[in-house]
Amino acid sequence: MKERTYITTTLPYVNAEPHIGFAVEIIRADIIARYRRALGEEVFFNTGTDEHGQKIYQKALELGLEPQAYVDQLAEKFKAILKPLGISEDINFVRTTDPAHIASAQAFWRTCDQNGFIYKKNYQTKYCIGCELEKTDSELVNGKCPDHPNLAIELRDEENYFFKFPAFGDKLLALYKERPDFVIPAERQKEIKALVERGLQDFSISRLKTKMPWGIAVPTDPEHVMYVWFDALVNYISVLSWPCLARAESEGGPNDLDNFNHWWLETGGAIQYCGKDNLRQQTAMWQAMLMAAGLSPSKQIVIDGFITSGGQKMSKSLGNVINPLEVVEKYDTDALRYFVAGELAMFEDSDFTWERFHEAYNAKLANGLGNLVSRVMKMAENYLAGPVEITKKEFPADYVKFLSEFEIGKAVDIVWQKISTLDLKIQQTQPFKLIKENKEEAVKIVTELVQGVGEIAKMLEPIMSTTAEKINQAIANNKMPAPLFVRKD
RNA sequence: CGCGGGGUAGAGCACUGGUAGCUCGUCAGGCUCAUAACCUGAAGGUAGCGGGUUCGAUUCCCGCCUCCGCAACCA
Repeated sequence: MKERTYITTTLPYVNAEPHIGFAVEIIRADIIARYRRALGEEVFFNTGTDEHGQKIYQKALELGLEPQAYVDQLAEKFKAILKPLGISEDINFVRTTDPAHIASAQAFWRTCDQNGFIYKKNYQTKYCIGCELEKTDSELVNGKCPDHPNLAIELRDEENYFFKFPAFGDKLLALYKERPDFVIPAERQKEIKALVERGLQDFSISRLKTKMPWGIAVPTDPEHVMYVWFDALVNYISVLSWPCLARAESEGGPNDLDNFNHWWLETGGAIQYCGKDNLRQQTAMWQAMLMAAGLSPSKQIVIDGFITSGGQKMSKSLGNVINPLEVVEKYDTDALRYFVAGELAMFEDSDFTWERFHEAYNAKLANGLGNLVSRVMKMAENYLAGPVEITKKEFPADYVKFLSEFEIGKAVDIVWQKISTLDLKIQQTQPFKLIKENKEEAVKIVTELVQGVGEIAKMLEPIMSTTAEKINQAIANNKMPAPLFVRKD
């Protein structure tokens, strides 16, 4: 049977334009998706947009738009960013406002409900009279609204549906124990394990429709809508058409269950990329939700760090926001992909600044990769009778090892080590001199160099597919290509 | 005592109980196939601070300082 991989990003919340963090996450996931495809695996790659909830509702009201009209606009913007980022064209794009997703989320609710893990209870919200808004604990400072420290916070009762999270504490711990690489990197698994060990609390999964109508209707109660991320997390299986309503016999063909079996049960679930702010939701809450519905857990959760700029969180007020599309415009898609793959820390916070980007571009892409391809292919064009056929078609073992551990940066290092090796080989063997004295030997060396460049192209396919293709073309035509990356000052 | 991560050359990072490494940047030399690219060499760090264990610690333990993120009904 052909190996299969289901990999997905977190669905970004569309209360703002696409930002660099999402670009980084989806590029990494895309590299893994392309890599697995290159290994000959069948790959299902998913992304989309998370479109419900209070923030979006408010944003739409502010803009004087219907929520649906607002999210339609944003979803288009998120779709439009895929191509400039070089994302696989066969990626699935789900919107949480898609009718199929809504039906699936409702079925998921019903299933959890029928299994006894959802109940209704009174819930006290904290309300600031000054702001005329509900406040979360994290918004309060010393139990007071920071904007109205002289006013007492009022407690208001509200009925909410809750999810019986503590019922799954032991099962979650068993899952972490059984699968030490369930959460990547391991420190994050330690972190969530400690959190679960400290004890869980039920969490609210609905909102009163009268207060916040922009959500998926709770199927058992018309007065409530689902709390946004309860619905959003279900996307990972709604895209597989769970709950897989069997097709009528008269319609023939496989029923929808096959899709879920094919991509969830038989693959061992999705590999889910997410930011570290999503640790709880994805590695604990979502897994508990799956258990509540009687489904098997995800395969792996890969936790990214945050992208900072100048050591600080990007924010409009600081003016340090880096727009991924601007990077692509000023440099290009593969330059951005290189930077994401090779220069940023995989699992920790790391800094994205124009200065760093510019230096890395010149040093690694223009001087390193681009220049090597030019010098080798120039000699090949001049000295060789015809194109070299690349014989090595496998990825190196350490490259494979690193990518299987999602260590994209280390895999990139292997490529650049290879570039250095070839540059050094040219210096040491000097085929450009040798050609005048010992043509046969020079031809042999240049052929080896082209082989080496071919291996580099192979390793670059998942990371920078356009560049890899340009190199392969140059080899096939035995011609020096136009500079792959023009040096910028 | 809430949880987690970090503090190592100008910058970004790595390894390690026993002369501290890599990439980028800087400086000098070499080469000329190549995108003033490439190769070689050099300068540059008392490894946040203090204490402990040890024959010996950057590496293990304790304390402190400091930076970052999280702190569950915000997504």
